[in-house]
Amino acid sequence: MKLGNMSVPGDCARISPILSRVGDKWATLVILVLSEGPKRYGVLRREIESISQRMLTVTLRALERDGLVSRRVLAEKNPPQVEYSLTELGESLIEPLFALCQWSALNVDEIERRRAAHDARAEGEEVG
Amino acid sequence: MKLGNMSVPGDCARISPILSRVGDKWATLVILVLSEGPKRYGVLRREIESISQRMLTVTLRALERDGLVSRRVLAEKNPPQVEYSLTELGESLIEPLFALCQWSALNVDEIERRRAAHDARAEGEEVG
DNA sequence: CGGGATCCTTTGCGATACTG
DNA sequence: CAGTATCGCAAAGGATCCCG
Repeated sequence: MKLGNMSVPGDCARISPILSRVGDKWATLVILVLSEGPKRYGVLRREIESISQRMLTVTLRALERDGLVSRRVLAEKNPPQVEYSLTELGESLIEPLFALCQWSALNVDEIERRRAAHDARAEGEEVG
Repeated sequence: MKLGNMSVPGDCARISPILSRVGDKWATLVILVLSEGPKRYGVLRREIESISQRMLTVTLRALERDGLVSRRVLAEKNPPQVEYSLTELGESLIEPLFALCQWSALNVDEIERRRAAHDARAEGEEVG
């Protein structure tokens, strides 16, 4: 495999930490939701129903640290308002991320079928 | 966001488990390495240096279960030989996965710079 | 060689409570 | 509203030993 001047497995040590970030379930979801535009903390929390407030904060901090997301304080005092948005770097990620999501959306049924079939087969072998 | 007839966050509950699989660090690396062609267990282990034999086995089983990888026993007896390869479904994944890797390869330096800058700033605030 | 089984440490993450 | 801090369980994953 060639990735520019990189190769797998040669430099997979270098890109795998980035893939960990990009591949992180919560980070992915946050980026996807923010691809619709800037959103406030509470909105993010409500739109990603399954996320806990702890993980949302942790994820946002990590994404901010990597320069993928930026944080703006709209109102310092009560009620405080904080808005999150994608940076340019973050926006450059949404295209390849969308591609992956589209693949997922397209193949989720197929994968679930295969999984069920595989499990059924395995159970049959147990008995026989 | 629109993904065919899906939307985030509406159906993110359905695609996020798939993203978990696809985004999984080990699974991703295995698929990338297998994109070069069928490989035997030991070869995979050597090419993905950082992986433990336990995680390689676990990952291969999971990918096989989802129908992304197929397992062929070449020689039953000693020494046993087992070959792993991508299924068609698995191969259909490498294009979007490559795109993501290329993004990673392209932006790993930038991200590391931003991370370092962010950490330096945070340390300065601690003191000041 | 290609694993399976077991142990044990580390990490992820939810729940809860508190704050400006 | 937008977090921070702490606790504690459950899952991830490395190390090691064993086997056909």
